[in-house]
Amino acid sequence: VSETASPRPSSRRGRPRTPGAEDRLFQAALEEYGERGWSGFTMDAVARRAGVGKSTIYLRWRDKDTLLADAVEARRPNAQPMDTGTLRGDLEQLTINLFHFYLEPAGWATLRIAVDAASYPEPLGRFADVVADVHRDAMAVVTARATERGERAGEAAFTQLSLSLHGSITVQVLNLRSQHRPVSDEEIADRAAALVAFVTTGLS
Amino acid sequence: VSETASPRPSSRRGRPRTPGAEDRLFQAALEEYGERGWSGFTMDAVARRAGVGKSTIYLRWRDKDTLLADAVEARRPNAQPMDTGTLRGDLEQLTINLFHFYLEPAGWATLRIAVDAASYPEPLGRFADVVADVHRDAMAVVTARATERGERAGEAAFTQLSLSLHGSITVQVLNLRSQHRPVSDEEIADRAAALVAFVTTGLS
Amino acid sequence: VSETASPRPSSRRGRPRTPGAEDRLFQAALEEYGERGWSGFTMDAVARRAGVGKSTIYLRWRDKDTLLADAVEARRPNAQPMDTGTLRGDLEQLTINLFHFYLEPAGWATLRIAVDAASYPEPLGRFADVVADVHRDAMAVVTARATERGERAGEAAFTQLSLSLHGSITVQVLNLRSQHRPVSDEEIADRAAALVAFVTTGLS
Amino acid sequence: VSETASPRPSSRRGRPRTPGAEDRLFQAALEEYGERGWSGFTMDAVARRAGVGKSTIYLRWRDKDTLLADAVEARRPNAQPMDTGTLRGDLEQLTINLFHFYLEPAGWATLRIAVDAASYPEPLGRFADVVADVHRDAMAVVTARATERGERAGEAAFTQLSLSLHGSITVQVLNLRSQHRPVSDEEIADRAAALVAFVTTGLS
DNA sequence: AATTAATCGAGACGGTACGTCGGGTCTTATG
DNA sequence: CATAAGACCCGACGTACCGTCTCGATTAATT
Repeated sequence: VSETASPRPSSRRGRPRTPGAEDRLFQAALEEYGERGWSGFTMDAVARRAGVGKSTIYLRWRDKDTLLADAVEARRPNAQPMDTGTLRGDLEQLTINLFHFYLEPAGWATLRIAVDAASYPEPLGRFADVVADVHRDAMAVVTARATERGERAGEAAFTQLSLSLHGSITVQVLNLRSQHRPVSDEEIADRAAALVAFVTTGLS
Repeated sequence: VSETASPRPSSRRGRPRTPGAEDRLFQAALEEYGERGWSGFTMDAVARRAGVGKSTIYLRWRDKDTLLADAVEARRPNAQPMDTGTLRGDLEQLTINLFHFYLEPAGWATLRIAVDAASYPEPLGRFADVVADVHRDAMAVVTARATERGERAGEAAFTQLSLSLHGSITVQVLNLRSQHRPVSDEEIADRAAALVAFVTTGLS
Repeated sequence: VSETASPRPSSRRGRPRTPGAEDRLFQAALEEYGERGWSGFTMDAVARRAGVGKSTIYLRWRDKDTLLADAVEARRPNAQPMDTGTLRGDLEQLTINLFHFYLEPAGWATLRIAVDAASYPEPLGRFADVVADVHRDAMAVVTARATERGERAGEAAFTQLSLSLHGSITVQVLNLRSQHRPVSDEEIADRAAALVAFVTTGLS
Repeated sequence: VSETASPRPSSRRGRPRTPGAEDRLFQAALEEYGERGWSGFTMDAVARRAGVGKSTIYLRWRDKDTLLADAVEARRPNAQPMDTGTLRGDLEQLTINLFHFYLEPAGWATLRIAVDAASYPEPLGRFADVVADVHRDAMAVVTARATERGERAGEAAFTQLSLSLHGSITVQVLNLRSQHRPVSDEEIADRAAALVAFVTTGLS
């Protein structure tokens, strides 16, 4: 997953690779995946949409899965939530970011691929972790800030917090997706607030 | 999703459908899916494994996805957790049940299909809800028991509890799956205990 | 070919066969064959067109070929040409009859089937002879009349006459068919006259 | 019918079609047809025998019939009969050629396809004329030679001659085919002699 | 009148081939 | 060299038909 598309070492001879191609292909791949789903996701369509020959794709990626994996990886947000001054504020911000990410094509594709990939053997299978990584990275920042401020909690608690937060968002996105209706920013903010309120206080 | 394979309402004419066929096909479909994954899941193989002609399958299901969806639906557990006497005990039981379900082939297939299906239009898309329904049904029972006992909490809180519980399990299963290692009953019990402890108390 | 549809010996118990069915099936078979050709000729279509269940067909005929063979055999004309008083007149009459037969659906189907059947092994293959038999029978009558009148010719000559007459008609029908245009009675009469004139005088 | 398999006009980009493929496919098609007959003639078998993917066939031909039609067309003989010095000799030669052609797989297939094609709409239907064309071309040469030599006859007479010759051969081949027995060169020569003797002299 | 035996319609069944489509490879002509 | 174009082999797709089978519903001839 951490592979880049161009492991070619250094040779400088011949026609250089078309600069924009990789980006256009990532974009095309994610759009196709988002619109048609896995079973409707074809290399021919990606090539056509990106205005590129099929062989160009196969010069850079081994196969369909690898292209899709890298496309998702490239769009992975390094979603550092703004420092709002409080743990709760940071968590809400992080939750909103994650909601937005998963509701966009690239983020949604990430989720689907992660689920698919989990059935495959190494090394493709490790791709499932991307989804976790995206979240873990953001959480790490938030947790560090909280610790600095003295808003302390056990490490185990933070792990559970992370899982519940991420999981609840995932499940909610799944529900929203299946309803095929647009979701407003307000609704997202409301859901984020309710979720963070719950995970910070528990059932009490 | 709640469709059965045979929407033909009343007509009694003609040779009746072979009784065992549907079950054998569900079994074969889930086995194939579990062993070979989505990309290795072929109708010919399912037909062969079930000892059935391909046309028999297509007389009952529109296409591959629909067969798979119904196969999963048919294996959907009505996981009523035992009454342990306390809300916390019931939740742990429910969590353990859900962990087991998702880690088995049929449950795992359910999850994958739900995610896939969320990208498709109605009515197939509604299949994503099966996953939610399985959980909701179980939660309803637990919630009712708690209310009877007087262990009260707001409805909104129960909703959040349900989402976090379900979500956290989902995310953990995803992680476990991607590690391709066997998971012991003890580990599941531990994870369930930690999870329930967290969602009932929050960060505090 | 000389088989009838019902080789069932004598038993008289049970529901008797629906009387009209056989005729309707012959009709339907020839119409289907004429319209769609061999590759488009299906038992389901024949059954539907005749308003009959498929099993009814298979109770009477072993398979598709046998049904078709019997259908053609049943429609075989016993085209005794009228006695016109002269050999030439009789031949023209016979030629006109044959033209009409081959240009109608049943006759055209006969021709097509004869050609198809010639590729198959015994006993179906013998069906190709039906086409020859139809002609031979008619010729026998005409020849006998001519001999009575004293219009004599060698037997070999009559054989050649028969072949050329029948062959020329066949080829002409093939040409006419491929032009997909209606053919008037006058045109048929003209063609018959020219043909008989030629075969009776030769190039001379 | 005069269509080649590759109506693609000019573009030179992309991998060129494998050169030998068309020939190998024609060969394979005719062999399969000859050995198994129409009902045993399958595209998969043709592809396998030609060492070619099925899609390669469908890139070049619309369907089974079209492939077979072109295969036959490609093997169509331009049977110019030798100049024997006399009209009668030329006609005998032509008749022998035609007998041989129709008794071989390719020629026999031509006949069958022509009959089938006559039921189809344009342009496939025009294929019925191939059979006529093969004959017409040869006849034209013979007729021209005869005219040069002064062996004159009216044009109408030549038309009738052509039809009778061709027709009689067709009918005889049909009979021979249905008997499934080998035919010696002597028998063909005898039949040709008798036929030509008849059509040149008539009943007299 | 009850029983028996066959036919009828409908349509599901196990197969096999169809013609289509997509994956990943290969081969050309053009940058 | 990389590229676009696109043909190639393979194998699964979903459809159509064959000839078989199993129903419930007739329809006589035989008890």
